[in-house]
Amino acid sequence: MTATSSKKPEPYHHGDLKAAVLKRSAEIISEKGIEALSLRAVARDLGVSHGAPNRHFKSKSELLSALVTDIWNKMRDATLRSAEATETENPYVRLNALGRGYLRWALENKSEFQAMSHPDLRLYTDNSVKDSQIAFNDVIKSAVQAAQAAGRHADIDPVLVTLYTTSVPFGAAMLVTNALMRMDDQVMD
Amino acid sequence: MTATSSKKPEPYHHGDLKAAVLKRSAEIISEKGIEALSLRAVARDLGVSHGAPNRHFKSKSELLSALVTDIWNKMRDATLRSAEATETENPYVRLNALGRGYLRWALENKSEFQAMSHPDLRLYTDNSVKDSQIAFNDVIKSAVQAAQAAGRHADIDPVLVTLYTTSVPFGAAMLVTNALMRMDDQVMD
DNA sequence: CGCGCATGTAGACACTGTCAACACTGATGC
DNA sequence: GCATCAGTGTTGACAGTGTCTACATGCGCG
Repeated sequence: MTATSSKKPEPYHHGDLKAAVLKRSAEIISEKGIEALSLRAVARDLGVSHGAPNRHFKSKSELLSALVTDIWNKMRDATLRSAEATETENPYVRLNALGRGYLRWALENKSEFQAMSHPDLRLYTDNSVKDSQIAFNDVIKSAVQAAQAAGRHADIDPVLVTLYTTSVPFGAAMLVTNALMRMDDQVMD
Repeated sequence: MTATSSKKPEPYHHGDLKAAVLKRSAEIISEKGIEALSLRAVARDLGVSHGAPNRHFKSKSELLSALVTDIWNKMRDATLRSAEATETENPYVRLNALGRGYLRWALENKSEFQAMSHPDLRLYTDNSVKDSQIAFNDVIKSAVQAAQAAGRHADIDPVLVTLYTTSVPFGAAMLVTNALMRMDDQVMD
């Protein structure tokens, strides 16, 4: 494992640096928060030169984009799973489970959840983040429409109902993770 | 006004640099977003040396803190004003107006709204941000409690109802400003 | 086998936040 | 009136960052 091993003379090519960068970056976000992520630090951690990650990510924003896309997808999966776990077709129950699953995931992955709204994401215009966001939204939307078909707010624009429905757990998650992370910081003092 | 004027030989002391830094920073956030804010750029804009702002703000996070505190206060004022504008004591109407005022302010001040959740805020632990956040929350809470006294969700924990009530406009504002700012970026291309 | 291209390295650049040493200024106390 | 001194602004330095370019390496395809 160590760099001093004679059997492993630190091969010139890493093998799968792109995946390694993504993995280490995700760890850093999870452990120290998005504000502690730096390309050079990741390179150091991986025992690779500071320029190496640039071969795989043209800019830091592109790396951020990839990470956040992945986070959206994970969140979608977790949310969907909690709907499946109800083992019912009842749209009200499923919709409720979606919201609870969403909120639970956010609370269990505070740093990742906060990373999703990092300002630097606006510096890199790529559709991957938007697409994963849309894919997530589609999950909510179809659950909302199922509930509408069963009579809930049946006469209101589905887009509006979806926005409203998403806002509740999203806003709650934002407010609560913010408060919790501030508390954690104070405990550190 | 210009530096070449013979009457104003660029006085050594600025006069009220602290206020000027806050003002210019707020402008930058509003115009280019929080991600474009840098201490040195602000100093340049004000025609002052790069170290000068440090006399008034020990760190960038402290400046950020001051700015965000101000934003929370402005948002509280705007929210309160829209409740007053209803000119009624009906708690339901007032609560509804609060939510609408909140959302409207966020949509009219997208950059400021987004700045409130900047990750670097966690690097500087000061109570000013938290206090202004609590002051804001108190406005919502008292409106919620008035509505509870009138019968709405009377039997539920006020803290929970307040959280839920705040989450709706907050989440909607987050989701919508995010989407709108992404669209704006694309228009720029 | 040899070549080309993807990948990694090394150095440079401009920029950032932060700090310490110095300069200027206005107010205070004598 | 004058020295002092704290407050404010300047200058230069430092470490750290993202990004670019020129160069090194080695894998895979012809």
